[in-house]
Amino acid sequence: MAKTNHTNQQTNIKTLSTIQTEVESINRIALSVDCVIFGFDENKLKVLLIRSDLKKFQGKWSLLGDLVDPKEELDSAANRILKQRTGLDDVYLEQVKTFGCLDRHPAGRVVTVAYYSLINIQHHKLKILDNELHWHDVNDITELAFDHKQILDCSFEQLQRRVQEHPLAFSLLPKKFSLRELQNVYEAILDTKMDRRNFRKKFFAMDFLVDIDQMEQDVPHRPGKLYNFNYNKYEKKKKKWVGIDF
Amino acid sequence: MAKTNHTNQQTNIKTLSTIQTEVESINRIALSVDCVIFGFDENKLKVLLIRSDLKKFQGKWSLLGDLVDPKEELDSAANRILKQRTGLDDVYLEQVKTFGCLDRHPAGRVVTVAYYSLINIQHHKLKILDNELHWHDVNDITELAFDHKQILDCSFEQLQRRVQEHPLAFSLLPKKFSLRELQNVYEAILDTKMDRRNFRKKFFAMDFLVDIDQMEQDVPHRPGKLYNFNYNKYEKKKKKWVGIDF
DNA sequence: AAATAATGTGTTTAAATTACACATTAAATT
DNA sequence: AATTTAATGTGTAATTTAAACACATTATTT
Repeated sequence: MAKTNHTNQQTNIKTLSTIQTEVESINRIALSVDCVIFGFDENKLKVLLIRSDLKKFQGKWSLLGDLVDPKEELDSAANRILKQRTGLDDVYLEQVKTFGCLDRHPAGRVVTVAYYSLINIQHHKLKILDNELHWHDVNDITELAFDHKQILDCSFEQLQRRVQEHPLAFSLLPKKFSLRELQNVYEAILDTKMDRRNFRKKFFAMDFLVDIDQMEQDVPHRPGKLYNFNYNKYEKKKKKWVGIDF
Repeated sequence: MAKTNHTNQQTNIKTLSTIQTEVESINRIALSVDCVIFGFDENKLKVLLIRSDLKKFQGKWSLLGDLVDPKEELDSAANRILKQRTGLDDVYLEQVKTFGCLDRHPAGRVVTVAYYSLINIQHHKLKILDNELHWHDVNDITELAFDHKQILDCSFEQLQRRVQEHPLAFSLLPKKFSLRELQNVYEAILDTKMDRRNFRKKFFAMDFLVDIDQMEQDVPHRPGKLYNFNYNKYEKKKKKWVGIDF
């Protein structure tokens, strides 16, 4: 049974049969966690999906999830899933909502707590552990297994709201990024075009980007300056912006 | 065991011993729902609490909650609790977050889905079913049983965010209300003072308040006009305001 | 009849957001 | 090496939105 053991990446991934054992034909509720793992690549917002192992949903894609162990915190379960599937620790994670429809899982009553997470695909690229995993354009997804389309929609909407009030975009980018890349993240998430001058003005005014005195490499045009996000500077200043910008 | 039977208001309220039966000494997770029931009275935001029946929390107040039946939807469980405790149907309800700390319940692993609801205390006043229930000023609460203070804080913060983007305030008021009462609701929830002229200008511009051509009664001063909230007018116009006002 | 305590109403000022154009740079092409 | 290309980098004016502000009116109370 899965504990909060994050050291072994491939063990402890539950299968359908495990779930059926936990909930089969009984007056009981099983609890799971599902992770909506967002990434950013090719100027598109992506989500990491796996092929469903249920015959009912054969060929369909689904979110990454697992049952919660009775001795495991909810956040720990979400972190465990991320570690198992992407190899990444210290990922931005946020609980979205709990989904509990009676018929949402064919194996019985499984209530699931949805999380979304933001990861840097470049950082993750070399660590794909499972070739049934693939990144999909969020906007291209029309159908998923279980109620996972509903969970994805809800998570995406929450991301769209939150990204306008919290510095989440940086979690989708490498540590060093150009202002153009940053703007691309916002444009992809919010599905808008922004004015470059106003965008730069706004972020420089917030004063938590630090110019690291390096330029982009290997771009087929004039390279832009690279910046870091300074979380400490953000923390010190954010009170002023509550309800305003960030 | 409690079903989604809303007809009998006083039956089916689970006790600690029931909870212990469901989770005792076993490798299992129990699921509950806790309701943060907000009301508005004497120009203060209130929350409905009950005295805890656990000796560990003797004398402490707690939220209204119950275990979720395996055949019951989460929303239905929340509605059932509201019906049982207040006699009210058709109450504004919103899921807040799920709390699952390992040690949050002395009887074992109980994961709880928190909801908040908004009710009109005047409408509810004559229906108090349980004299262990009391309305408390939200701002006066320092400690609650279990992790209920944390749940209350989280729900209150969500209410503060949501009330600025959705027409929730009306759920706390009678069907007929004056603009002063409406402003008082916003001032209580957001803990601010607002300019009366700007407030009125804003709401009239949104054009979903209907003047019902009646005046306040029994007020010790010049009576104000009474209005209804027209949800249909709101629905038709809200697209324009997404990200602006409501 | 006078005093009280609230309602009801527009305009002016400040702040925030939006719109907008051209010189510069490095890479790619000829 | 010179030219073309495709992006970066920068400031100001116009518009929109939010904030500040005062006095006449009405019903109740004294």
